[in-house]
Amino acid sequence: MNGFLLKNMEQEQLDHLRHSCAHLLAAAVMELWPNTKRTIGPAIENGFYYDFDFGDVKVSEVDFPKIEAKMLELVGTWKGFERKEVTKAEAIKFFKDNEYKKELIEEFSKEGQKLTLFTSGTYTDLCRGGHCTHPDKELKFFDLLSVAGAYWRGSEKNKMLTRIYGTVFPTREGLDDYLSRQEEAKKRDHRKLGKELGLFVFSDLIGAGLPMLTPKGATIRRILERFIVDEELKRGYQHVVTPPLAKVDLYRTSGHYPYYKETMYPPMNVDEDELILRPMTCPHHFMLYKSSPHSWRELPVRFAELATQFRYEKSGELSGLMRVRMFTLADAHIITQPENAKKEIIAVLDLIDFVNHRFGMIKGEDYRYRLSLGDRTETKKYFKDDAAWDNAEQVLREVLEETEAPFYEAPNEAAFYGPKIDVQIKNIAGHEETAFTVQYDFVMPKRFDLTYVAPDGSLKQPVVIHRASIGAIERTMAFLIEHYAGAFPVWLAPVQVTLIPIAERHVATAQKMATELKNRGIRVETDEKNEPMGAKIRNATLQKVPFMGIIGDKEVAEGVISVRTRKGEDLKAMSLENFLSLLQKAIEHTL
RNA sequence: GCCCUUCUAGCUCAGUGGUCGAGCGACGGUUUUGUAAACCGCUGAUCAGAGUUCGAUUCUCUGGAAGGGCUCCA
Repeated sequence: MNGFLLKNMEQEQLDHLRHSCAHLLAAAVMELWPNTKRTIGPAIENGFYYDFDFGDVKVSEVDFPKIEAKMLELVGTWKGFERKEVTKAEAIKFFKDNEYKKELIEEFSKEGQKLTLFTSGTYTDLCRGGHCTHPDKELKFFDLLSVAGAYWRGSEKNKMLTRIYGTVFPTREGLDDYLSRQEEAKKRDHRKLGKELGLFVFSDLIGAGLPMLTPKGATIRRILERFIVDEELKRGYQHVVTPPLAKVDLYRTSGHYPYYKETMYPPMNVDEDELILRPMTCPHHFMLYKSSPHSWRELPVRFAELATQFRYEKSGELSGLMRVRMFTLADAHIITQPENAKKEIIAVLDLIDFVNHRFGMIKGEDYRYRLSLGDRTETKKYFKDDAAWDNAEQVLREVLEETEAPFYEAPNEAAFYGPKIDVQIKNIAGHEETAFTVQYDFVMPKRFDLTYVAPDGSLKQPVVIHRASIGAIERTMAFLIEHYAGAFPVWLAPVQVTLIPIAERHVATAQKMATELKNRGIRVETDEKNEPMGAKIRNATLQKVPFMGIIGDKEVAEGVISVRTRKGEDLKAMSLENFLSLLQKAIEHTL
C-alpha cells in the first residue's frame, strides 16, 4: 500500500472520529437545552461543527465547560453506533418538531437515498453514517473551539443558526499539537505583527478597510513597488498612469457595471457627469490603447500600472491588509495577436514564479495554480461564446501542462469575460487564497473594438491577457508579514541596521557611520537613547532588525564596528567597508 | 450585510452604579554603561451619542470600529 492511500485511510478514520464527536456535542446540547433544534454536524478540515437553532436561548463560549462536562459524562455510555433504516414517514415522525431535519428528509427521499438513524447511548440522529467503532474509548481528546453564526444551508436568505466548532484527536499529543500550532499561527498574524512592528494602523474617522501605512510600512511597500516595476520593465512591460476615477459609462461599455455593481462605490454626480471610483483598471488601459492605431509590429503591447482601485467589500469581509476597500494592484494588460497568447501567458507564469521565488515560496508546496473555468450553461454569469471559451480554456490548460505547473481545475470560477489561472497561496492558517491571477479575455476587445493593423493591411482583433504580478500590494504585504513572521529578509526589512552607541561619547561616531551607510543605500537607524546597550539590543531584536552595529570605545579607537544579528549571532568587529559588503551580499541573496 | 463576542492611557491588560489602576512606552532628570530590560520623577484613558438613575465607564438603545464565523451538507 502506498503512502498516499494510507494517508487517505487515516484521514477517513479521523473524519469518522470527528463526525462522531459532532454527534456527542449534539447529544450534550440536547440534554442541556432540550428545546434546541438540531440541524447538521459534519467533520471538517480541522475538526467538526454542529449547527443549532437555540430559539431564544443564548449560548456562547462561556457555556463550553458545561457542554464539555456533559459530553464527557455521556460518552461513557456510548458503546457504539447502532444503524437503523427507516421509512420517510418514520423519519418525519421522529423529527416532527424539527423543520430543518424534515427539510433534509424530504430532500433525501426525493433523491431516492435511504434514510438511516444512528443511535448511541440514548441519543439518536438522522445520519448517513461514518462513525468510530468505540466512542466510549476513542472520544476523549476533544475541545470546543468557538461559536459562530452560520446561515442554514449557507444562504443569506435563510435563518442564522448558532454553529459550535470543535476538534478531536485520537491522542492527547495530537490535540495539544494542534492547539499549540494554532497559537503559533496567531503570533504570526499580520494584524498583530503590523501593530507590534509599527507597519500600519487604522482610524475610525478614516474608515473600515482603509489602512494607513507608517513610515516603516510604506518603506516595505516602496521596496515591493520598485522591485516589481523594475522587473516588469526588464520583461518588456510599459508602465503607464491612468486616473483612478472615471465616468460610469466606461464601465457600462466594458460590461463590468452589471457584474460589479454591488462592489462598486456609488457614482458621484459632477456637472453633467456620473463619476465612479474605479474598481478595476482594464477599461482605462483599453482607452489608452485606443488613443492611437497599432501595427502588428508593435504587439504585444504590455501596459502595466500600480493601479489603485476601490471596491466596497462587505464590512464583515474586511480583515487587516488582507481584505481592504482601497488597494493597489500591480496590474497589467497584454494586448496581443491570438496566436501569441500562449507564449505571453507562459511568460506571465514565469514572472509569477520569479516573484514567488524571491519571496521564498516553493512551487507546489507554498503555492499552486487553479484553472478557473466557465460554465457554458450559466449565460447570466458568463459572456456567451462557447467556441471562444473552449479555445481559451484549452490554451490555459496547455500552458499549465507544458510548463508542468502543479494545478487543479475549478469549474464556475472564471471571470465573466474569460477563463483564468489563479495562483493559490497557502496562508499561515493553512487556508488557500488567491494571490495573483492571469485571465484570458476575448470579450473586451470586441466591446471596445480594439484593433491592430495586420501585415496585409486589414484590421484585426487582438486578445487581452489580464494579469497581476504581485497581486494587490496590501495583500502581498500581509502574506509576507505572516510568511516571514515579521523577520523580513534584509532586502525587504524597513530598517536594515540599528546602530547602537554604547555611551553618549560614541554617538557622534555612530552618526557618521550612519550617514556613510545611508549614502550607500542602507536603511539605518541610530539608537541615541540614554539607555544601556542591553536595552537597545533588546529593542532592535524585538523590532526584528536584521543587523545591529555596536559602537563603543574600542570601535571608535580602531575605526571598526561590532556586528550582531537579530538571531543573536556575534559577527565580531569589522571595518565599515566589510560590514557594507556583508550587507550588500545579504541583500543580493535576498536573505 | 447577517450572527456572536469585544472596545478602559501610544501598547498589553486590571477594575468599578459613587472622583479608573498597573506594567511597558513617551517626557524630564541622574547615570555613561560591552551583546535581550539601569535608577528616580512625571505625563497620559473609559469609542461616539441618547436614555434609565440623585449619580453611568459599568445597565438599555442607536451608531462607529475590531475579532471569530457565515464553502466543507443528515
